[in-house]
Amino acid sequence: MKKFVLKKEEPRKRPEDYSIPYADLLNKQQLDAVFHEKGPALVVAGAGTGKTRTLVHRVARLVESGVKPSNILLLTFTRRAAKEMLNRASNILDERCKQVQGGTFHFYCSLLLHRHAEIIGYPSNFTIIDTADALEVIQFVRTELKLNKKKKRFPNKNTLLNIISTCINKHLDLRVVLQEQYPQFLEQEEKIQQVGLAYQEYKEKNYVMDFDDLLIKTRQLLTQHEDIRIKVASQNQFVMVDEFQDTNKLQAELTELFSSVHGNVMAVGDDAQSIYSFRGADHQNIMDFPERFEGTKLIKLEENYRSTPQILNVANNLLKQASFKFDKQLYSEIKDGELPALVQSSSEHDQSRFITQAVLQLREQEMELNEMAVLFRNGRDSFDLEVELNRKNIPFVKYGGQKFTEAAHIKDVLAHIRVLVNPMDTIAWNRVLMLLDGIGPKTAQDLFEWIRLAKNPYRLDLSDTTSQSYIDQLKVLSKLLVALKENDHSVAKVVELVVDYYRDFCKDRYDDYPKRLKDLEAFVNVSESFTSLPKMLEELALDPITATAVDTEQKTKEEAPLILSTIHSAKGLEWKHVFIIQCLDGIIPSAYSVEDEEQLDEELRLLYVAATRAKDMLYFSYPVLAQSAYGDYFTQPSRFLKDMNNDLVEEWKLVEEEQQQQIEEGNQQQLTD
DNA sequence: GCAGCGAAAATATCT
DNA sequence: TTTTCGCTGC
Repeated sequence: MKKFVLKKEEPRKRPEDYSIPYADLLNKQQLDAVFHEKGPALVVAGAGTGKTRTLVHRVARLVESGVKPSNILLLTFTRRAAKEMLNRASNILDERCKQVQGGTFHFYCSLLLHRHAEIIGYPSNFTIIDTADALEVIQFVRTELKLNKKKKRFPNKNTLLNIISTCINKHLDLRVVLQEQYPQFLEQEEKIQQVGLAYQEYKEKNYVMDFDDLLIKTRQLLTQHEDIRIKVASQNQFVMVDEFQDTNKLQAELTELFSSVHGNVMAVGDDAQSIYSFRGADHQNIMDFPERFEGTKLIKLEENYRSTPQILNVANNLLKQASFKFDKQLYSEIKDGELPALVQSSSEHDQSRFITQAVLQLREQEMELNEMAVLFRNGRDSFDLEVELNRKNIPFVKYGGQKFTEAAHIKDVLAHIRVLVNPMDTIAWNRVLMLLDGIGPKTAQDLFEWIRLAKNPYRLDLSDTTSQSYIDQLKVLSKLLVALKENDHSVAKVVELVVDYYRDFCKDRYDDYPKRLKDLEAFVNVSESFTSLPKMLEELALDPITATAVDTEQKTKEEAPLILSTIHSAKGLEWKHVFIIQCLDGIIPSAYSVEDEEQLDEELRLLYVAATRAKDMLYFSYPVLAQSAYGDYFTQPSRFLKDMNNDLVEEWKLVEEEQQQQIEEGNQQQLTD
């Protein structure tokens, strides 16, 4: 026999060993991060310093070096971000990069939980409930528990859910949360605890999970089942977490668990951009990372490649105003641009006219609409602008704000789908049943008890036991559900049939039904892109469509649309021209955060994040007078803009055409005189 | 137990 | 302005 000696395979370690010219594409620090091999690393990256670029190239490099894509886990803040990064990675390398596991913590946890559901006592078809559903459940247990009708004020469902969720996400005891945030309810601690437990029990009994459960049950799964932890963590040879400043304590723990076999974990973040503390995010996670992961290599990205020095000056000025100081100065080698504009308008509507016309002007100068963005603090801050944009036929997409799936009529339709997927989902059944005349909370509850025990939960054949007024309606409902269950329709067909059934209810219940019916048609269209009903429910829960996205879809095919976004949803993105509207004191900073130094700082960072999205030009815009939802008036520009002098920003004045003509005529007059 | 009416309250950012 | 609570008549 002849021997053929195979040479030892040289691991690729240096940029020269690769087909992609990493060394030409990246700076020294970025290269360090991309070529970081084993062990934990923390990349502290200021705004615009090429954080995404670094992650994208690291994914490409790992794949190119022979790591199986499925052994890489990339956790990002939104699913959109993960998709974009993996797309970019496959553009520089190849399609393999799309096989990388990517998504939000919630998404990845959902994946693991569906895979191992039975171990924690759930069926694999469990439903994920959104905040509105969660509130309904809270309301239900709240009324159930209200045995002694003492006249003491008891927190309402919103507050209760907030308290419960804060305990979980910040990993705190109920008492601590109450002491810090709701001292007025300290006396009720016991009852609040009861609500919390009843809520938990309700969810478990009905096989549903809320967003927090996805995280907490995953931790439970991995800490209580050593074998599964090892299996999961073995697969994750390389773990990367983006936007680490906006992870909470629980997510930091999960990061540790996910990477607990190989220990190759890279976190990327910027403490100056932490804007999610309301959700339990703790930018201390960044500071604590080296302690949590021993032997952490620290890499700092400091040079900004995005914005002009003028924009960075403004950003640096903002950061300087923080009461908790940052040791941070952004700088860039980009050539000078215009001074950021400070635009005062006389009314919100004039502000909208300004934005619309400025956008049109830029478009005439050959700038694509999607290279510009309008950012704002609250979803509703763009309502007036949206009307104006529609009038002028400017296509736009809006990120953030009211979700399409949160609208009552869409939830009604979705509830029917949910009972088809998970017949134990009481919340959905309640919604479905209470649409019928004569069925209220109590009857719905009784009916569900019957459904729970029924052989076929969709065959609502109660004619021999009841002679109620709703019996005929129940038959119609039952016929629909049985038919949908028995036939193997496409997702869109199912949605269409449910919508057909629901249309009359919609007309009865809502005065503005024409608009809602249009939404329903749009929903049928949207549903075509889903492969199965469970998948659709999961996707819609974890990545809900924004309200305007649906009806703008048509228009956007012709021209890339203008971007409208809440500042929170603009995280990590960039545009040539950025307009920040409604820069009013009381809006940003929000009137509810001015009392608290920490919260005020977060509002400041929010404006910082908004400002650093701009590459070429930045506009701060505010109307002189703005009315809030019920009565209050905001009349002052944001306090954060107050001490920006003329070196930093340029004040723009809006002048009406007629006025301008008069001025010009006046000048003419003077000349001829 | 349901539905409808009038009075009273009311935080927003997102997975 | 919109949502939520509590009361009343059926």
